[in-house]
Amino acid sequence: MSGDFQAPKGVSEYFPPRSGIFEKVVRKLEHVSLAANYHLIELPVFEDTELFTRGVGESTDVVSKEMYTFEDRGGRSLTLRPEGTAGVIRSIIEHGLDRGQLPVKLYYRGPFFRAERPQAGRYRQFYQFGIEAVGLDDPFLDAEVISIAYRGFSSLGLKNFELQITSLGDDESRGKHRVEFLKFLSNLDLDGETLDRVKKNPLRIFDDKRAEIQAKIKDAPVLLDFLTSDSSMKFEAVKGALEELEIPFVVNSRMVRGLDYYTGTAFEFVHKGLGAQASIGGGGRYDGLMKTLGGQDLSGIGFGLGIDRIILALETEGLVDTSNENSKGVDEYLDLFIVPIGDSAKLRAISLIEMVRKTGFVADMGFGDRSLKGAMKAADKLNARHVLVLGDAELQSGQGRLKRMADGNEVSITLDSLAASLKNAV
RNA sequence: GUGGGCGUAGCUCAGCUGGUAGAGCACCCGGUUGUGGUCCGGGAUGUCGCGGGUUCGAGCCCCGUCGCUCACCCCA
Repeated sequence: MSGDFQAPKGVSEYFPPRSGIFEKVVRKLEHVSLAANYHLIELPVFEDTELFTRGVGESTDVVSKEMYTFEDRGGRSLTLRPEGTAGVIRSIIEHGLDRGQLPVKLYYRGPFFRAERPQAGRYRQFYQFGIEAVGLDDPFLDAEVISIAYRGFSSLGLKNFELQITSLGDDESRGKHRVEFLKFLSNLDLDGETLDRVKKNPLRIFDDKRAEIQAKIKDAPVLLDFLTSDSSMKFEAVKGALEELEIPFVVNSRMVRGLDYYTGTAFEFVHKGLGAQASIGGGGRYDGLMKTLGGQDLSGIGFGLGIDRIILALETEGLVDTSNENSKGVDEYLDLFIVPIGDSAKLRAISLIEMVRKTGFVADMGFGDRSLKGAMKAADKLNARHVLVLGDAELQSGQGRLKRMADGNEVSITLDSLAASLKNAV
């Protein structure tokens, strides 16, 4: 480590060549979303604090202890967004996006913030890609949302993951279950900390990683068994649609979601190659959120995918070339690299380069005062497909030789028609 | 907030039971006049995280501190 400064604790940074993977992941996810008619919504990274306390739920860990909250100069309490859905819903309400055709289909991506203790795959600033379909309560829309995430993962080449789904039911389903569940828990001998958690959200106990706790709740009543017929039918419809789409899934009746607004369908994509933070994406339906935030009483469904974790997953599956730091071997390349000899050559080179770039080629040139050999080496490292050496002879004659790096062949070209020659060569 | 591991060149790391630092990769130059990938030769690079202590002497021991990392909690 060197220099006087270090990045703040727990943030991830992406620089070349790894940043290329980041771009690729985002592009693929955008592609599958656009293909399903979801469009970009770009939102602020900070919002009124109350948007999250009210929307996400004060009892959640996210809100109660993981928010980056600060006061602006006007004394307003603002918070760096810890998740994406609340902001999307806020914007929909604020701008009346829900007054036209429903559902409103949107996707977003960008940084999110949670003040947690960092860990493998868990960062204080992390990146998410998410979509929301708002305004209709249709189980087939649930299936569509899930399928988009699934297609996204598949198109990236991921294999070692599992889709888990469940239904959290409606208020009535949950009320009935809660009574039985609390009755069951009251017969258990639990420590204080665990009791606290149970008080906030009884279901959370399913997520406890301690074996002795898991043993105690082995026979606990499960929410799925308490679904009302309406909730149950919707859940069956979602499963049926997933089967129709040939998307494999497992029902996990003990799945727990960290945000309070979820109702009905809930799902999570779990990768098997990651550490303790195995979830690469998750989401679900939220019935009451929009109304809670002051909008119409409309239901919505969406997901959030962790880009950082997807990248980790890709790497553990060997889908990313991390063999060395230089850019050779990855799909980055230059169409042309010009090696100028002397300042007058540089002057000509810089305009030639620009001309070539305008026609859509990727081009670079040797800067500084490197030896010819050094510049050629640089061209090779940068994975240049063609190289043009530009010296006094070329400047005077207006002719040059375009070298194809793959086999060393050279063709004569005139400098003025460099772009055209390159087009022929490629 | 709690616990474990680790902090040595840009990167990955070595450094034996304490004697004032090394390797590989990367980087730069060169191997006869203007042409890369292999090979060969040469070169630069570190307040050994920071502060204190023990010692004739510490990268190696002790204390503190900061940071990183993994795990718990929780989540993407």
